[in-house]
Amino acid sequence: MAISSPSLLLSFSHAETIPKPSKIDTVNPPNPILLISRCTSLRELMQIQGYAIKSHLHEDVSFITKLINFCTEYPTTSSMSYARQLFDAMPEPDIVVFNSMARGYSRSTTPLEAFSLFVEILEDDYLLPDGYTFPSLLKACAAAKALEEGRQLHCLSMKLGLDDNIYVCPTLINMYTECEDVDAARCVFDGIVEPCVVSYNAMITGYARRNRPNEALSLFREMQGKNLKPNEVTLLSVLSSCSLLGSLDLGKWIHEYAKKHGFCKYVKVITALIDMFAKCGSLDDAVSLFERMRHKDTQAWSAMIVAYANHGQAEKSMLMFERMRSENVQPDEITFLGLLNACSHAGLVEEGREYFSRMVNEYGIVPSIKHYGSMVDLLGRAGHLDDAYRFIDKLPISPTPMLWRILLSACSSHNNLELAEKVSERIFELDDSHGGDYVMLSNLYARNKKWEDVDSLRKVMKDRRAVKVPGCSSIEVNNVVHEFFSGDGVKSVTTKLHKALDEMVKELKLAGYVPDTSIVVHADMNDQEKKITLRYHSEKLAIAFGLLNTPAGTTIRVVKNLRVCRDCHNAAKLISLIFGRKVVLRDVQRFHHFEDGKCSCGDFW
DNA sequence: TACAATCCTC
Repeated sequence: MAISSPSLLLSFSHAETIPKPSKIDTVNPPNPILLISRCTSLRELMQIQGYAIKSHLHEDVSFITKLINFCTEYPTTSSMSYARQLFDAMPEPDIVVFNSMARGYSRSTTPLEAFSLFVEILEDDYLLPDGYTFPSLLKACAAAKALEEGRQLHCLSMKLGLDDNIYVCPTLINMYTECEDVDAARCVFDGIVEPCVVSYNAMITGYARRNRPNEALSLFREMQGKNLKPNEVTLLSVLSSCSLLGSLDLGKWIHEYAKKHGFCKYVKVITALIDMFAKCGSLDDAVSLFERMRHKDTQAWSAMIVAYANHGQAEKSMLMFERMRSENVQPDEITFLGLLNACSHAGLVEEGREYFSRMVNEYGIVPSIKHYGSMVDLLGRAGHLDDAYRFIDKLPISPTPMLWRILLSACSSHNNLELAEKVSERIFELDDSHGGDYVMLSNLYARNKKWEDVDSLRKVMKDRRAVKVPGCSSIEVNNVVHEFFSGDGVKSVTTKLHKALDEMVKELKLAGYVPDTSIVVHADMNDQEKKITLRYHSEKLAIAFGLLNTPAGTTIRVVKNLRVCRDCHNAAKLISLIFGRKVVLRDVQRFHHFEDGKCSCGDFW
């Protein structure tokens, strides 16, 4: 268990301020309440409790409350279990001390203990929850993603007339969005007569965290219409929405807004701006902001390491890490996630393994499922498929569908049908509703000309009602984000765009482009139909739209929700050459910079 | 004693 309390880490420097039990002046014993304020570790706190017995304070409610507060401020497993002992020993704990316990649990690794303890005290029927009780308990539910418990608290807060408390409202919204019930959150928000900035922030953040950036931005506009002043928290969520959308124009506007209203003094805002610029494809802007930062914290360094990783510049990610270390900034789990991603995007298997082991052994960071995901990607993408399979099998935690999915995608890159079938089985045992898995496997069957398997898999997919997420690419032109869905070109695309698309494909063919129909799986389509399907891939629609609607020579920035397809990747390389345009394409896992007929990924993806 | 909080496996 990692020590999360800075005060606990300082325990040596102030240790003399708490007298050793043998040195206690029994005539004039030290005042234990004063000692708590000087206390720097749990061990010292326990000593103080020992003196208290001598001065008959050990049953004093305000004294015990102070002890408990100390433990719950930076909760660890041991401090919480000590606090619980103290709490259970109190003959009549009041709601204030319960609130302190709840606050501690909500920030600990066992948040739902707060709820269980709450149910106990309700059954005893002697404590009445107040406006301080609900925020802690709701936060605990949010941390544990416990929707049912959260709903019960919501009902109770209504019964007690506390649901419109200015502190309870935002936490209710946050609890619902963290438990993935965004509509319920919106209901709470809509019920507020005059929402304050914090409630707006809670709702905007909720939308951003649940991947609904358009709704987040529309609330942000609504808020400005009402003349409510955004604060730095608002900007963080709005910037994260820009990042999700790849909306560089809006992001730049927020940057100007931040400069004008003095928000650039917040390290978090600058970090969010760095992330936004990087995710919107403008790595140069991210770098220049970063280099101008006076105080760079762990998060800022990590954001930059992640940025370089996503843009395929592994060397720079690693260099950032060295600089970070030389400036004595401690890396955290996100830093290592960035480094692992950098290595996996560049095929640096040994370096990646090395970082993983340093993270665990040198920095004592417990790997999370995301680190494991990165490792599987690192091994799999580089073609060490069996290693990756064994890696998953040997994990100390049970693998998630996502973990197998990453391996499946590596099997597909390396055309290993045998392992892909085995991996698919493992996925379907856990989750058979994800259409992308069937598509990937059936693509592999198609590449190996196993048409019967393609057909039967399609049937299985249909029977299980698995839905495929449609490919969607977007491009921002003059502050408006335009979305294109694969295949819907025939219906919804304007005549003008059709012409531009025709023109683009014609030029491509002159330059030697041959549509790669092998990646279209439908066995019942003829070659011509396959070519038409390829032509209406969302990436091509968005790029054609960009060619049509942006000035010659400017960079075309496209964001795609899935991985870029091989045929579109080939086409984009040629487009950058023929039309003299840089194309920056962000797909679900990384950036591709196309220039002069080449891609920054070096075709390794 | 309290509310919202950037960077995070595809």
